[in-house]
Parts: sequence; C-alpha cells; structure tokens
Amino acid sequence: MSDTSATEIGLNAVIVAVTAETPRILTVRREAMTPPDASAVLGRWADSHYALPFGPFEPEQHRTLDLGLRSWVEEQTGVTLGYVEQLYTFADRHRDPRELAGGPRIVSIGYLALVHEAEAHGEGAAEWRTWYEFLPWEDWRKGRPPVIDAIIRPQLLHWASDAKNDSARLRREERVSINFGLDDAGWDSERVLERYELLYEAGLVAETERDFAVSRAHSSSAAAAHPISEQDDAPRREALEATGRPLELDHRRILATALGRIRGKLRYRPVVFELLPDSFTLLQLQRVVEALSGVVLHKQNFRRLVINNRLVEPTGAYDTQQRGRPAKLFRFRREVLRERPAPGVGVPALRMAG
Amino acid sequence: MSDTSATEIGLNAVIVAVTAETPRILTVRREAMTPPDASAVLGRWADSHYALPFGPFEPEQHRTLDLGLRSWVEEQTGVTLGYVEQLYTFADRHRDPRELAGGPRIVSIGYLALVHEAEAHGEGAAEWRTWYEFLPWEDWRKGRPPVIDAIIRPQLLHWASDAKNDSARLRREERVSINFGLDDAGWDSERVLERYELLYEAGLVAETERDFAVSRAHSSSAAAAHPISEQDDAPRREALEATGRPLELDHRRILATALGRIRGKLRYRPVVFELLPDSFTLLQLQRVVEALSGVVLHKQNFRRLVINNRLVEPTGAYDTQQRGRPAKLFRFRREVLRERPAPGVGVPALRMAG
DNA sequence: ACATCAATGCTCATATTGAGCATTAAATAC
DNA sequence: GTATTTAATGCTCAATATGAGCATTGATGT
Repeated sequence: MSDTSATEIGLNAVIVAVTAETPRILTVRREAMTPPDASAVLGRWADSHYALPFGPFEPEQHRTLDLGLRSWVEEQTGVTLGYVEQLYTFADRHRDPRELAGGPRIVSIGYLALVHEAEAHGEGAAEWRTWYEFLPWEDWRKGRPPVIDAIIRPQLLHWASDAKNDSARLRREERVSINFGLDDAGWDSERVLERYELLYEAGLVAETERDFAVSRAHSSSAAAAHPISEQDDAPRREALEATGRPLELDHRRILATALGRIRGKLRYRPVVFELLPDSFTLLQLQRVVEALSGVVLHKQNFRRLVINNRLVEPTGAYDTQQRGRPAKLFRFRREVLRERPAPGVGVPALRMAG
Repeated sequence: MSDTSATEIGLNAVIVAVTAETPRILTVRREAMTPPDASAVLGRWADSHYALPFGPFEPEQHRTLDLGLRSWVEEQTGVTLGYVEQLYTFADRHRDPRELAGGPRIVSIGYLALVHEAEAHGEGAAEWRTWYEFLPWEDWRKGRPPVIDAIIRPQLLHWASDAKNDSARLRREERVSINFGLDDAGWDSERVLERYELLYEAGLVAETERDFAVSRAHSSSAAAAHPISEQDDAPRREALEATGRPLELDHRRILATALGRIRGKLRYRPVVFELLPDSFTLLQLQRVVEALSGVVLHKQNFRRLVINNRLVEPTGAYDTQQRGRPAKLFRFRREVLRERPAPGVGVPALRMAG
C-alpha cells in the first residue's frame, strides 16, 4: 500500500437508555471546537456545545474496536456497556474543523450502545439528554409534529424550487416527498438519517450554518460549494431555532444513524429488552418501543403480538405500584432466539390515513 | 486526542453481479501474504490466494471514503461502480499477518457494490468467481446442502461437546442450533456472518488453521489462545476441504457480512434492480432474487408480490428468446420509492417443514 | 396435429394485521 | 360503602397477506 498521510481513528458512542417513556442519550460538554466566528451565526444555539462521548482508538492497547470503546466509555462516563453495535464509519473531508486548521484527517466510527434503565445515571461531565431534543421532527407519538408543517415543509419546498435546473428540482422534490411523506406517501420511521441529511443540505439545521462559517473562516474552496441559498432571511433563521439542538462536529448525523438503526432493528431482533429491567409489564415494554419508534401502538394488538410470538413469559408476579388493575409481570424469553429466525416487536408501517 | 501509533485505512469491496443465475464476486489474485510455513497446513487450498479488491484510503486525494473506493476500483479492475454501500469496519488485532511482522495496524472498511449483469467482465488481474464457492453451505436452492449434514453438523456438535465446562457447552450448542437450525428452528438466510464466525471459531474453515499457523510462526501470545481442539484428526482435515475456498486475511468474513446484508436488504429495499438490465422478465428477476437469497420461491406468488406492490411495470415489449410462451418485459418503477415506505421483494422466512 | 416449455390467470385455505367492544380488578373520590 | 377512574385483559370481526396448487395460454420443435 502507498504511504498515506496521518489519519486518526476516533470512536463515538450513542449510548441510549429509556426512562419515563423518554429515550435519552448520554452527552458530554466540550470546550468549543467551533471557532467563535462560526458561533456568531448560531443564535439560540451559539453556546450549545454538546457532543457524543468520544475517544481515540488506541491500537496499541485494544485488541478490537469494541473493546477500545468500552474501555474509554467506562473511564469517561462510568457507564459499563452491555449491548454494543457498530453503526457506520465517517471520514468526509471537513467533518472536523481542526482538520482545516492543519490537523490530521480523522476517521470516526460510530457505535450504538443500549443500557438498562436502572443504569441511567450521569457522572462527571456526562449528562443524559432527551433524544428528540436533537431530532424533534422524529417524535410522532402526539401526532404529526407541528414543526414539520410550520417550518420544515415550506422551507424544504422553497429549497427545492431553488434548484439550478428542472431535473435537479425534480430530484429535490422527490427526496423531500420520500423522506417527509408530503403527498400520499406514509412516514417511514426508519429514514432518520436521510431526513437529517436533507435538512442539512437545505441549510435548515444549525450545523449547516456553522460548517459554512468554519469553511469561510479558512477561506477554503469548500466555501464556493456552499449548497444553500445565500439569502439570510427571517424564515430560515426561524427554522434554525426550530429544528433542534445541534451537536458538535457531525455528531447529530451519527445520532440520526443510530435512531434509524435502532428503529429498523426493533422489527426483527429483540433488542428492546436490552433497555428494560429483567421483569416488566407489557405496557412498560410497549412504552419503550413507542419511545424509540416515535409512534403510538394499539395496545391490545401489541400484547397479542409479543405473546403470540412467545417473546415473553409471565414471571408469576404482579406490578401493584400503578393506578389501575395490577399488571402481570413478564420476562424476556431468551429461547426465542433459538426457535424463530427473526423475532422482533414489529412496528407496523405508519400509514397516512391513521 | 492522545497520540496513537500509525494506523492505515484500507478499503475492501465486495463487488457483486449475477449472471446465469449465479451470483459472482470480483476477486483479485495476490502474491502470498500468507507465509509459506502457514500455507503448508492448508492442503487443497495451499495455493489459493484470492482476495477481495482492496486499496488504501488516501485522505489527501479523496473527499469521502466512497469516492476513494470508486476511484481505485475503477483503476484496478476497470469496473465503474453504481450502487455502493458501506458494510462494516474491521480492526481486530492480528487480522493481518504483516502487522505481526511489525507493520502498522490496518483498519479496513468493507463495502458492498452491485453492478449490472452486462458489466460483468473481468480485466487485468480481476476475476469473477462464484459467490457460493466461498460459502457453500449458504446455497439452499437445490435443498439443504449436503455439506451441512455430512460435515458441518457433526463437527460443530463435536466442537460444542469439547467445551471446557457445562455452561460453555450449552452456549456453544445454542449458537450452533440458532445459526445452523439443527433442531426445530428454521434456516435464517440472513445469519451468514454468524455462521461463518462459528465455523471459524470451531476451526472448520481454512482461515483458522492459517491464522493459527501465522501466530505460531511469530510465537506470539495469540498462539496460546488458539480456540480449537488440538487434535489434527482426519475429519477436521476433511472439513477444511469441504467448507469452501478461503480468501486472504479476513476477506471471507467481509464476504459473509456482504451476503447477509444483501439478503436482509432485499426484503425492504428494491436493491435487486441494481443487478438487472433496464428491462427484464419476471423470471429473470425471480432468478436473481433466488440466487442471492439462496432459496427457491413459488413462481406465481412471486409475480403476485412484485406486481401487486407495483414494483415493476410492463414495457410493452416481449422476450422471444426463450423456450416457452414469450415473457412480458418489465422495468423497475422508480416511483415506488416515493409511494411506499419499505418496498422490497420479500423473501419469506424458510420454515423447516418445507 | 401434438408434445413440451414457460408465462400467466385464478382459487382457496390459512395466517397476520388493524380496530374496536366488553369485562375485570385494583385505586381513589364522594 | 358505593361510585368513579384507570388500566389490564379477553374476544370478535373485517381486511390483507401468504402459501399451495390447478388451469389456461402462446410460443417452439417434431
């Protein structure tokens, strides 16, 4: 192989827990990696410097990427990871402003980790924050999020109409329609990454502004390639406030990848149970699935599904803490893994009629 | 971030085409990376030095990983990639013998690429080879592959019984049962990677022998961690001959990842069409799906599925080349992407009763 | 004309899914 | 204590989707 310039491997973890029907991720606060001249444009988010927990991969010390990740997550946040899954490797140029400033190219590998509700405690600089604070258009549990019709839809259509020619406009319109389900199409809860990337390209999330400002500060050629319309109009500024809290670097993109992945995986692998205590009621189980998938499910049908598929079995005990009739407690039946090819708690595709 | 020792990023591509109902991948021949002392134990495969096309990621020249990949694949093999998808990033210590010999740690990112049948031509050192030559137990189109009952099943059970204590034995038996469907469980066509890794751990593929021999040659501590039983018995040697052709380094693992991924994706995204010409008959379409998923499908039901889901539309023309009644030619209806959340050609879970 | 090979059309039983009604068992309000 | 509220749980019914197979059609080859 030819000699290449220095690259470093960074590991980022999306560490998820669900408490009180709210999916949360572990974040850390970082001293601004965003230069001040870039911060200025961010308005409401100017002083928001949250990031995913991250650390370098140290080849000398760790036999595998997984082990490296577990090791520094435990050191940095005090959380011991159970279920861990690799998400994606990102290496786009300019994902990190320090690279523009002459640093090495950093390749970062994103991971998803699920921890039990009980372990959901912060420590040191780590802080649990609501997942949907970063991706507000993804939570449909209370119906179609208003931000979509009030802000995202009109702004995206405006962006589409702004394309340089007809074919580009059609492509943009198709992407908007596929991902935000604006005509007869349904809402595909798994296309989280595609939606975030669309908003990024259209300049409707704070990261677009920030990265553009960074590029400009270094007067690199990337400034010329700035994809969004130049007009710094009021509606766009309003959009930046409404499309959720940004994260440093490309961490919100990694977060979107993680949400999409976990939603897809729910269907065919019993991963929810990684987030629940050993024994739980069916409603607790349902709430966790709903929290992650972002939609509400029909209670009776949900019970029928998990029981008929023999994903759970009663422990014999009852939960008497809650309001109504005491709920039977269940535990996960690990044996299903052996019995059926692809057990999962199928979240049905949400149709528009709903 | 702390200073870490040198790492290099390598990109590996599983480039797939389907011709004559056979899925094929592009391979290259490499001068032996396996030291001669390791080759000696490989019997039938001693002189087999195939590898996936691979190249370094050059941060100076390429803006993204994708672009880097496309660039050297085109240079090296003359194939221009269309659909490309990142698979997984591997960085286990000792995946590369050159590292043991004092070279840098190499992190490799696996990619899956699908190309049209028509472009399936070799060039230079590149060569198209049948996918199932490397993973023979994965092709169930002619029924349960004999190698499973003749070799894999007994050898895996023997390996399980060899565990150091009862709980380890149970865990091994469970894994065997889940992945090779030995009791009432079905065959989950997507667990390709898990099956390969099981065979690797049990010492039933040539790579286990080779990697062990390599470790031994460097008398590293890894030799002590050799997972398989020491007995170099005739049945094991026979197994090594029967469990398919090895690839250099961990490329067969990457290949297994790719097959599992493509099988999973078939269900919910219309990726098959990337492998077909613009216009095709429904039988051609079915054959490609069968070739990839490794199972045979019910013809009438398959047609009903693709037509009812409006994945295809007739071109108006007919294929008169074949034997029987001329088949209507169809094309992919790109609009489905916009209309329905997760269109795919669902391969039903194969039940054991069959 | 007839046999053969596929393509295509159609039916039927079974399973899965989406929606809702009804009943039961506890806690809380009066 | 009795009524009201909150959930859990049991069941039904219609609409689809899936798995298997029978029947017919339209070419080619003898």
